[in-house]
Amino acid sequence: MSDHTLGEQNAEAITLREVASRAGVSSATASRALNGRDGVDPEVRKRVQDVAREAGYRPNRAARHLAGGRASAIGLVVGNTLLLHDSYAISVLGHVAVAADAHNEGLMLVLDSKSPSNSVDNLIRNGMIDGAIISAVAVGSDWVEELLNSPLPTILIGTHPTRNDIPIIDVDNHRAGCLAVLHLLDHGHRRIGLIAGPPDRVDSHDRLAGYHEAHAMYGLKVDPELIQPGSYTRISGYEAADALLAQEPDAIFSLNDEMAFGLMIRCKELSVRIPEDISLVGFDASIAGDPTDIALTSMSQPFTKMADLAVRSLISITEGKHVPLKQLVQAEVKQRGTVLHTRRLRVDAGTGDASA
Amino acid sequence: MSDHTLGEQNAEAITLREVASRAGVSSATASRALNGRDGVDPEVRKRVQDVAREAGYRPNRAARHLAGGRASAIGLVVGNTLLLHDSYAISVLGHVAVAADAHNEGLMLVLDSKSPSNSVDNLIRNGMIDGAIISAVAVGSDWVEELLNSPLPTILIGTHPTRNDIPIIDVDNHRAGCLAVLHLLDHGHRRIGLIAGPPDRVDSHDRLAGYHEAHAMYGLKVDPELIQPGSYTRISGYEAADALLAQEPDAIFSLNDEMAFGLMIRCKELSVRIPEDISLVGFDASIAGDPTDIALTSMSQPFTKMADLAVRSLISITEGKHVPLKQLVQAEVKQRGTVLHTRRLRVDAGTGDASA
DNA sequence: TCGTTGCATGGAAGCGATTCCATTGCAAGC
DNA sequence: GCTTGCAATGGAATCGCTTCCATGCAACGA
Repeated sequence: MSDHTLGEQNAEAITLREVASRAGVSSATASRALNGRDGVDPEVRKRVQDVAREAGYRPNRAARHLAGGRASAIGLVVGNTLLLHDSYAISVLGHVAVAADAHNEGLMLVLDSKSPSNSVDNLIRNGMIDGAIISAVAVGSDWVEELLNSPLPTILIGTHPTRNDIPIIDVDNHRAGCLAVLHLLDHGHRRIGLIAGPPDRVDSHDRLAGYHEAHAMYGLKVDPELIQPGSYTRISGYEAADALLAQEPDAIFSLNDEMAFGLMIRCKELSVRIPEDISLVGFDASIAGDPTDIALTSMSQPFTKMADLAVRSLISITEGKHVPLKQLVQAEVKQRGTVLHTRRLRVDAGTGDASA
Repeated sequence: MSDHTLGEQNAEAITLREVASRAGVSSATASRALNGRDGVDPEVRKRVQDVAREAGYRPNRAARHLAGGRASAIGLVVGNTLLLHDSYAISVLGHVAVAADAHNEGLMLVLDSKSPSNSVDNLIRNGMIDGAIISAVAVGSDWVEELLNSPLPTILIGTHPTRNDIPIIDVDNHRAGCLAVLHLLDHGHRRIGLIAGPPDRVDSHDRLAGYHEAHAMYGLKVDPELIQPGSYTRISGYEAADALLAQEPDAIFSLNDEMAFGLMIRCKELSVRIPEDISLVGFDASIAGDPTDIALTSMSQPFTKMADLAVRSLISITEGKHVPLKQLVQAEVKQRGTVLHTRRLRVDAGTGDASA
């Protein structure tokens, strides 16, 4: 039927043995040649590789695995199904899927339910995966903790609240929080409100620290009244709005997008215009939100980079290589429509305009 | 460390051979005993099973696969990563994950990108999965069509716009649409507006047919003006609102939740109260929406059932069994807060009150 | 020139299951 | 009483790959 330009790949599956014989070598040599093992004559290697490519050879993963190799698949633990409705979790999922694919690794979805058929032990024993990427939204459950204690290689996307002995990939939340606020400061805003996140979460804490640092860089003091609590939910942003607006801020930094959306809803009810009256920066650069609103300026998490790093690092671990315990990637301001230059240049503090 | 009540399962992996020898039989017999093959003395079978259980034996999937068995894993094609932000796609994903787990099948995430490393051919050849469940949101892409034409067993959740030679699992959209409207009719509403879906989608078409049928059951004629086009997006619901409200309906049936949310946003702007002024039924029973609004009454898709059916059916196919080409499951009204009994009993049509 | 070293290579032994085929034992049929 | 047939079982091949080990051969130093 559909014959591509790729040659005879539609024929029956071809084995290594067949490739070897076509190239006039033993299967042992063919294996070495294709897997980059050394001790193979460069010329022979090339010949084998050529034959393999032309024949559309694909190693049989089951056989390879059985012979002591890797399963060539990794697991992704996203936690309980309900978490799937979390936009962050989805982004992680999607990007990890792409990254795994790019590295030619299978991606298995792993639930953290403790159904009997789904014990950690089982997961490890059936050997379907070589290691697991755990999304931070899933940490905390017994199941995940057990997995972290197991011999299966794991890596975390996000930060674990207590353990620091597990390799993590995370966004540099401190720096990101700082950049977000600098973005507002650079636009002339000086009274910058903040909707905080859950106090027990490290990312929330770090973003807040960034908020303070940005102020410090401008030589500004933070008015504590400008900081309102939140819990990363849309409704908490909605609820934080009134208290925050009472402080008459120029701009607001919401520690995540969901709360920013909640805030926008409340602002609309109160006829407070964004960005004309108040600039707003969120965090996550999610694509959700109300389509009738102006798009939210936000800190975009470098998911692509994080996912790629996670997959690469996990593979390294399974190969026995060493990886750093903490790898941070940088977020950046995703300029959309909710930040304007301040109109009323009410520079309360005596600071000049530009700054270092 | 963590020793459970499950015996010595923390020891090194145990092979079939070991189980066999402990039970005093050959590995051939042990294999037959554990896999339910017949021709094994019931007493022997029990003995083997007992030994296996106590030893915490888990068959090595790679070995089993290599020996000609199934890979014990299925793929889930959710389409392009962006589709992951579709609430329907997410629900399918989550529920299929649970169902696969319940059947002790691995679940691999399959992207439909046509990256060279990700050809359909490759997917089939590397043999990681025995078959694939394809979410309807993914159909249409070349990649998926190619997959459907491939020898790999596939099953569709949702309906394919043109092909009917592939086993599908779907919600009975016609009946569901009918039930939704009956729910409104039963509450006394007679002028029921509708926001339609994309005309080229079968589900949309069927739900609309259900709308008509429900009216027919009540002996009512449908006013065509009450049907407004939509495209399943939130913004399209928002945009349909004005034209629809101009028809002064008692109630509105939105062919999906997203459009209902859009409508609610517009209603709020216009100070049209839901459900006091207008009752509203959506479709999908999604958990999204604006948390400050009243929860949307909606048709709940029986995802759990669909996912389970999909997994079971797919396994059957891979085992060579026959499965029906079309399996429908029933949706039901998820009563939440957006439907009230009509106050003003303006029964325009001469029909009585109750009806068959 | 001869023994060593080292590289490239092939033969063969697994990995852990399934399954074909041969074997055994026993009851039924003549 | 002996053949036939069926049920239960074990031996061994097999799936496709990796890798240990032995071998052949060229280059090297003494």
